[in-house]
This record gives sequence, C-alpha cells and structure tokens, in this order.
Amino acid sequence: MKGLGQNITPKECNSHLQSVGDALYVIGGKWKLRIIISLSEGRKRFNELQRSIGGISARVLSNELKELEMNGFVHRNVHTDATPVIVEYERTDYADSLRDVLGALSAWGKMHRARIKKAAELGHAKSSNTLITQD
Amino acid sequence: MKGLGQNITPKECNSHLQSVGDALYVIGGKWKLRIIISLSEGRKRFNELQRSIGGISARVLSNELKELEMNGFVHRNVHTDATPVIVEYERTDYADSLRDVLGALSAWGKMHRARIKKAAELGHAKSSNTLITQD
DNA sequence: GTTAGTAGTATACAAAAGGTTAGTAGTAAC
DNA sequence: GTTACTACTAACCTTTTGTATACTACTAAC
Repeated sequence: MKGLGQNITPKECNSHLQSVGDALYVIGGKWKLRIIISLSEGRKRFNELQRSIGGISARVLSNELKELEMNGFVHRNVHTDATPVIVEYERTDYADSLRDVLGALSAWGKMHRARIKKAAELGHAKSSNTLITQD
Repeated sequence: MKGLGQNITPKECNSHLQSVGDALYVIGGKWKLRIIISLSEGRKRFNELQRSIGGISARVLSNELKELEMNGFVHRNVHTDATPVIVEYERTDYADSLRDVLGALSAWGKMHRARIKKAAELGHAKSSNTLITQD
C-alpha cells in the first residue's frame, strides 16, 4: 500500500479517511488498546487487569470489556466450578491482527517521548499541554 | 522491536502501555488523525478542510488545529497580503513521522470493514454496535 | 442591495465518556 | 467478628466533546 507521505490523491485521501475512521470506531477511546496490550501478557482476571492497567475504574473496565467481547477481541472464560466464581479474560486471535497497529503506535510513542525529553533538556520549556504522560 | 503477539513479559507490557499511552495522549480522539490525513492531500484552507473531513464543526476544527499546531504536526500560514486574509494549514515534517501509524490503522480498518461486510452477507446480523461507519 | 463566501469566535446547550462512591453475595484469612 | 478479596453493578457527578446558532468584518458576484 502507498504510504501517507505528502501529496496523496483525493481518492486515496477519502479511502484512508474511511479506513482509519472504521479502525477508530472500534479501537478508539482511552482504554481499548491498553486492555488488549495488557492481555498480551496472558489471560487475566478482572481485578488483576484493573491493577495492571492503572487509572481505570471498575465501571469503565467492565463496559470496555463488554464492547471488546462484542467486537471479538476478547474472550470471557467463566469457571463456575470454583467458589467464588472465577472469571478470566483472554485475547482472541482477531486481537492479534492488531499487531501492526500496536507496534506502530508503540514505536511512535517511544520516539515521541524521547523527542519531548530532549527538547525539555535543551530548555525548550513548552506548555504542559504539549508534554507526555508522567513517569 | 518484538511484536505484540501472545505472551509478552510484564516489563515489555508496561513499556508498550507507556508508549501507546504517550501516542494516544497527543493523537488520540476523534479528529486529530483525520485532520492529518486530510492535509496529506496538500495544504488546505479552513473551510476546505472542514468540508473534506465531513461532520466536524468549525468550533471543534478550530480547537483541534490549535492543539495540532502546538504539538508541531501542523503549520499555519497566514497570507496577510490578500484581502480578506487567507489562512492555509499544512502538515509539518513531524507529522510525516506518523506514516507507519496511519498506514497500519488504515490497513487494519480496511481489513476490518471487509470482514464485517462478509459476516453480514453470511447473515450473521449482529447489533449495530459491532458495525462500521456507514458508506 | 441581497446573497454567499472567508476564517474564525461567542454563547449556550446536549451528549458522551469517564470517575467516585457505595454496595452485593460469597469465601477465607487473622 | 472484622477485614479483605472476588467480580462486578447502580447511582450520581464531572469533564470532555460536540452541536447549533449567531455574529464579525471584509469581498465578490448577481
């Protein structure tokens, strides 16, 4: 596929606009990708997942997991034999198809953080809006 | 870099979590990537940009452009010689660094749309929540 | 002179997303 | 018996995001 450098055609532009729109529609928002990344470590239980991500409330995690399950990214395993009931979440094969997206985002974020830090060291103190998340 | 397939280590997980978090911090949200894609066609004026993206209000576009400018993704050219004043927006070189991210998202979105369409044709009618944006 | 276009801003409001607190029903440790 | 853990859910609140309408000040076409 042709890249997204300068000067794509209007047709290509609209096609990219639609495709990226579709992607953001299902994996957009603050938490979905983080949940998928966290489940890349292996299957996890609800509270374990909440702790590993950090900053997400139970309510939001619960809602996001439902949506991820609906879209086929996550599978919910309930072990009814144990008491109390144990629920484990795991990534599906379809979530693996996001590998390139996550890889590209992760690589870019790493580069961006390094760039911001360097700029800060050189004394280019900008407004906190331009900065990255805290260490 | 190691991919994001099954079974990454906790350390790798946290690193990805931070990097993807940094990326989402600056390019997350409904509009930022769309604006950058639209500017890949070439420099555009305010209303032209609004029309090309579709669905974005002037207020939101104005706010998003300010943020994108602060983060160095977009450059604002004002031609004071003309009357009325002409303002053109263009992508910076730094926005080009998002090439891989946009490419991966676009490719994934295209694949996802095809998958959903195929599932719909096979009669797997699911709730509209799982679907893609309208044609 | 009316209409439309330029690049926005002001105001007000609505909707969506996310956060806070508390609570359930059961178990198990101290 | 008190505390804590499990996997959530309900009610409520705040923040973010988006929408609608109107307005500026100037130009150009009809």
